[in-house]
Amino acid sequence: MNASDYGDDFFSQAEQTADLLAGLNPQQRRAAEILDGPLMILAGPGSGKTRVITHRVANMIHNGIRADQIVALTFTNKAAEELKNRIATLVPGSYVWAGTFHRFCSRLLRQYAPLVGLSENFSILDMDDVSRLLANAWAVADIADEFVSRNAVQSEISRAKNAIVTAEEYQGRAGNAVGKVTQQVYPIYQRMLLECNSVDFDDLLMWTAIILQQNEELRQSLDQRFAYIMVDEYQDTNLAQYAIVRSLSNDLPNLAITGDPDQSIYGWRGASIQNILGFEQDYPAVEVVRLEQNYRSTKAILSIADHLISNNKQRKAKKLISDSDQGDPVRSMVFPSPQEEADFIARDVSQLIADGIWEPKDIAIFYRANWLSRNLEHAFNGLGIPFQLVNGFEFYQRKEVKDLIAYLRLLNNPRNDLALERVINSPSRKIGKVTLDRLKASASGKRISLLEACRICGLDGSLPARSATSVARFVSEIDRLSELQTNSIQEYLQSVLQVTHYRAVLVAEDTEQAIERIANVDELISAAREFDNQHPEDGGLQAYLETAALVSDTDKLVDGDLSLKMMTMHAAKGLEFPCVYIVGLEEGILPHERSRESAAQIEEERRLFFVGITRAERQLTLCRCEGRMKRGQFWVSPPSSFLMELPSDELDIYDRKRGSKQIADSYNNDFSVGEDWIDSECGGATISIDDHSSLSKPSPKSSSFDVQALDATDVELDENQRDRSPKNFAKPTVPKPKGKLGSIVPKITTAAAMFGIGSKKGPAGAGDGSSEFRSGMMVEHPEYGPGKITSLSGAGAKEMATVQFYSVGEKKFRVKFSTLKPLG
DNA sequence: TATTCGCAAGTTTTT
DNA sequence: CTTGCGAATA
Repeated sequence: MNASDYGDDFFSQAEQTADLLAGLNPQQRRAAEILDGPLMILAGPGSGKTRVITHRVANMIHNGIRADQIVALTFTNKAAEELKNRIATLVPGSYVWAGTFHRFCSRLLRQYAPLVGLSENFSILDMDDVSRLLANAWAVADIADEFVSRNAVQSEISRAKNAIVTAEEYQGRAGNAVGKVTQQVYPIYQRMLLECNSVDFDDLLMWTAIILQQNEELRQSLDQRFAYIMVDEYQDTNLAQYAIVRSLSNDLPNLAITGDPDQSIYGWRGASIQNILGFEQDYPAVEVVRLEQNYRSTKAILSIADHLISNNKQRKAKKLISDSDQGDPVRSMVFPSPQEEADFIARDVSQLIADGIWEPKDIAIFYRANWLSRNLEHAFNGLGIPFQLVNGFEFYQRKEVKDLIAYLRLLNNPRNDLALERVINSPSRKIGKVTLDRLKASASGKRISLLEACRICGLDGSLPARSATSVARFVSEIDRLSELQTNSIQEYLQSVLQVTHYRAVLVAEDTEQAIERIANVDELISAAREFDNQHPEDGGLQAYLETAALVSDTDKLVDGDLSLKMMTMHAAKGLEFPCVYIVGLEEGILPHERSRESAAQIEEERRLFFVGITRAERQLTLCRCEGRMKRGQFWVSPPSSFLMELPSDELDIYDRKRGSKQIADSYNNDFSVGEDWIDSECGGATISIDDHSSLSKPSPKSSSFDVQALDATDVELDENQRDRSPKNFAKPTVPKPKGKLGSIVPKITTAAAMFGIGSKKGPAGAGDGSSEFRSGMMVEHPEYGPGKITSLSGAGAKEMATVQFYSVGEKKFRVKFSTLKPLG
């Protein structure tokens, strides 16, 4: 049914629709008008995708489609919340189900759990439980291979499940050690999961897909029931999700997907970019709408993004069009160490805030991995800038929070042995490893749950009397708690605290840590109260536990939170901020060390960077360090190869002058960079600062300023700032290289070595003459710094290399006589 | 037999 | 720099 089906109320309907869609551009409008049949919306970053989806849903409802026939599957709960709210604003009183795939599957699976051997009160294990259970399975399987890591097997199992390969079906590839071990462990692990009536994250998808595959009648009825399905971020769906969506959109193929292949960043989790690239083959009748108009970023930012992503081969060419102004050029900065990087950003940010340019909430900092936030936290704390870390598990990862939730899980699902294991001795009941092992042995011998084993341990002599008494006390506490009849989570938690004396024990401890834990317990309780308020009817233990299990980082972002945000680029997907900093743009971090194996992985890293860049609305600063501490030592980091793919003439480059005598000498001596800075007067050092223009015509004449170490932009931005923040005068926290650093980092003789890359061979061309260069290779030039070989031609003495430099753009060299060095 | 202390090893991204 | 495991001690 759509607007062209003239009904009695045609006029009013048409008017309403016109009204509703009035604010959309032609493409957006078209997408919102197609209600039936398969639809693919290719939406570039900032193209108003959410706006289109919400208006489309509103349009559906205006056209008489029942809200309960519509399902919107999103990637995060936050995205789902936003959809729901905005739809509710457009169509007051409507209720459209929106949620993550995992939540949707969890809901379905609860209804049909017996079909796969579960009961409806199954638990969803967190990552911690999963690795403990896997360790158990590992022990049972008695794995002898010490070269295969548990992590490798864990992700192999995960990959199998994402591809709907069950434990029975799984076959490791011949000659693959991980596969071989997985084949042994996976079935045991899976059996254990069933025994404790639990699923892991991947099971939610896999079981749902299997149920739909194996029960045609059920599939048909669900296909009818969910007549209209929308999938957001389709480029990040994996095979299991794909199978689920297809099963539910077969008889009624009213399936709308939105996505952007350039933002596919979950390949490592089994997402298949093929799902979106092949959508047109799946549904030949598909209507394709492209949203290419960007409403978010300045031209300067978009151009950077565009240059970067055009280096990917596996993509559908797409332009980002913008009507916005040019905006400030994107800054590219380099710092000696992460401490200085963080210091600079903290001061830069406080300046922006002091000048009233941005508020803290307008600013975000992105990085590749969570640990990269440490120095930033430090620096921000030092300047008293409010920030929020958006790595959301953190709270649920805390021991006390996990303990309390584990109690609830055990109450909800008495067969959850992992939850029992977690709580049986916290607070301490003097039940240790030996006792627990005996209980486990008893349980597996009798094929009963751990709780049952606990219950009978006093009778069957499986434990000495003293331990049995402790265990009996534990059982009676659990029994008392299970008698509780309430829907209020707050009440549940408080009962747990009371019956187990959990809080009393903490209070008695009276240490700083205990006080913090009590605070966390209180926070959990107020969160529970909040949950109780929001779910007066449909709540209950199970709903709460499900929520607790399926929260994600970004879900914790509250509208109206005024602090600055720090998060990974993965977490940043779907968000936008006026002012963005991306840190740690170094080879090995972005692209990540472990992505270097394949071109496909490198492309995914590039897309990740693309996602990061395109979050920025007005200002973007790209930062990297020349080195960082690793396992107690200072390691030099080369710049990310991605930086060299950006148009240097469009960037504002703040860089240490290459080839500057002083700097080069200090490198040459003993790699005593840190010493140099620390020893200089008031922590200062001689750094030369060059903007791009002087960099591009390198002259030996150095334009040095005596400025504080790393404080490159003080000169540029604000001379007074140093006076305002006393911290600036503190010694820079450059790690002081200790002892025999020189023996670890090779003697520095070339610019390549400056970046810490081994210079085992002599200068290129002076050696054996055979070329060690290949196209695409990272290289280093003493004068121009790092670069990337874009092409090679000729051979022998005539071999020419074209190199794209980060600093000065493209240069050509006779390979044989050049001073180019391989990098990496 | 539980707890505590010390040493060693290991660090992507997330539902 | 943190977590996890193993040995020593109470």
